[in-house]
Amino acid sequence: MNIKEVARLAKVSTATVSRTINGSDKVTAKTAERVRRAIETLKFYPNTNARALGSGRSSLYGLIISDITNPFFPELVKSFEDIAVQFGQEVLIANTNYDPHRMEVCVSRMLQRKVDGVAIMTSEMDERLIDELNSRSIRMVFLDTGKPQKGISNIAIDYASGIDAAVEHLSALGHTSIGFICGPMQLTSARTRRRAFIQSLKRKGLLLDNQLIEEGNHRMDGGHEAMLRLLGKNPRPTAVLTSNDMMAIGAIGALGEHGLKVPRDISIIGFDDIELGAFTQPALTTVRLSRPEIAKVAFRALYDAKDDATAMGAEFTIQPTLIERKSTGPAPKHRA
Amino acid sequence: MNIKEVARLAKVSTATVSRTINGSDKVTAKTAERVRRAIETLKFYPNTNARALGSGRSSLYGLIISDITNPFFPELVKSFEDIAVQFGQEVLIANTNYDPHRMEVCVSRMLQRKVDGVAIMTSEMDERLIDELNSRSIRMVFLDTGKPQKGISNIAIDYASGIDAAVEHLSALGHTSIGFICGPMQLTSARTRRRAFIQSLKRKGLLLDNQLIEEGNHRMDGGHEAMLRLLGKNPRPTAVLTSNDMMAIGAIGALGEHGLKVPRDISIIGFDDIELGAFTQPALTTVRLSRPEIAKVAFRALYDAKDDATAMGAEFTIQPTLIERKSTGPAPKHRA
DNA sequence: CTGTTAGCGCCTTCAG
DNA sequence: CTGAAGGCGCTAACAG
Repeated sequence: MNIKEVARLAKVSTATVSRTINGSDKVTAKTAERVRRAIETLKFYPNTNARALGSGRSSLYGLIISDITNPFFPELVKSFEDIAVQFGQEVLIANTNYDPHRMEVCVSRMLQRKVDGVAIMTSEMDERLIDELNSRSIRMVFLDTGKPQKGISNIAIDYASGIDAAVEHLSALGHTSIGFICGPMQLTSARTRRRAFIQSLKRKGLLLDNQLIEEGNHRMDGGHEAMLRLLGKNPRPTAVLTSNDMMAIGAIGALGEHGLKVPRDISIIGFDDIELGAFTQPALTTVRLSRPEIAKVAFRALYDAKDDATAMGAEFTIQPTLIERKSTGPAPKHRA
Repeated sequence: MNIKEVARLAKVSTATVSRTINGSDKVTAKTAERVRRAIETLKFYPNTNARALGSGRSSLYGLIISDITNPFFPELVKSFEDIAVQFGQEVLIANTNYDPHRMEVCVSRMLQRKVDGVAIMTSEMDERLIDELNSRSIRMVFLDTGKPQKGISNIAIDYASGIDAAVEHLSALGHTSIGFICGPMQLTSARTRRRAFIQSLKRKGLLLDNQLIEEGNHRMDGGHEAMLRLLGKNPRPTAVLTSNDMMAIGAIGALGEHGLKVPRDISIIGFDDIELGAFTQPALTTVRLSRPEIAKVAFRALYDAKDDATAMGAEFTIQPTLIERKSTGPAPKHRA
């Protein structure tokens, strides 16, 4: 089953079939209709591989993420796909599993499939692999990594503004002793969030107590343990910001075990706004880093520049926003 | 950059390059080595589209799921990919979003990309689409849907045994009044789980109180509300099974709001064993439906039969297993 | 507006 | 064991 059989049935040339499939406007409505009917009755599906080979365009966009089981990513993947579909493009997803070697494999797959562009949503990226992509004129877009260059765009997250909003919120509730559970310090994004927190305290004229910054692993258990350590401090913070929601959820669990009520005894604010956060007990106040927005910007960064792959990349900025739910409240009057 | 340039550099024909790329054993080790070096220095990546077109095999396997943001799926996707990679195959993921129309789109993508087989892990499937696939000799494997046929395998979940284990566990703890929060009744799998629960009670000689079966939506909020309804019943159950973990988590939240302790006042058992369950407060006792196992069986069902696509499909059975954590305990002596 | 005809890059007989 | 050459299904000039 191929274009030729369709052509025969519709009594036109293969070129005309190709044209109507691709929505060319230089086909009479009548001929096009005939072709479409032939396609219908033959249940013909154009061969993507042949299309890509013939045209040079794959209509495929790569999306490289760290780990699909990390709750941050599924929504990103879904949104990216939705947008791609809207534009008639397809998505090739690849996981690095946080492993530099696998990143190599991922890039290799992108190269072999001749993607038209690739969104690299992991925090680290090998310079050599970038060159590999670059030398084949494949546009890239990164998430919060590096500066725009020829063919490379970047999506910057304005962590400062998001964390400022969180600190402001706590400050307005009367909190002055605010702790922070940061992510693993080898992650650029974790370092950035931590820095944003410190600077935010300064800006608000709040006391920075280095004791109240604990490191976690961006997972629930890490948040749990970090919170336990924080509870041992004296004075203990009345509110805690975390570098991501998973740790916030873990922290709330730790508090529960110690008979502490959130937000009565301690307020908690997460970061990311994963879906789960709306359903925890209490619902998590958090700083939303909108995945749909990131996905949309990433795709457009690639797609809109598809015709001049070597054009200068742009820098886009995403503003996180505070989502007030139930895990924050007035600072307790008396210390436990 | 193509096979021709590699051939020129290595001073062989394109056929020889093709052969060494494909690991044919009829190439001298020395020639192969020379070719590989040429590939290396040229940084040549074979064009997948051309390969598929030329060979007729795409080395691509489709994986159709309902929704990547449903926590059941990411691990399945990951495992499926891992296995595929081990066998040098690639995976094309498609989401239906629970929408029959999107299922059509998904199948269409599979057809256009000429997948070598497709794992359909959604609960419902259109007969017509199956024929579409079947008529093109594309092997399929379903999850707990229908019977094996020519070219179609099925992975059956032994719900009965999993739920039996859960009921047995509760029974041994002294529970006699056991409630059930079932999934949306339009889902086949939800109906099956419900039926398994009812039959399990019978087998154990436990009382079946229809009042104690409430319907949820397989999400946290549904579990939350169903549990609230269950709390209004008299007598109230001392233990509750849920059709999936998300609802169990929601149920635990509802209990917390009412000042009830799990498992002191009520025991809860989930189903699926999503990663999250290990981190809830308390950690969730659940019936594990191993996604890695499902993924492995699904892939093998497709891959092992790749050479005779019309061979009869097989039926595979997956045994769920009870994972005892902290959300179950002895039945309370006194009723609240 | 429609048909003709080269490729696209690789695989795969078929010879040698 | 290696090379030559046709073909996979479609697209994209180029004619007409």
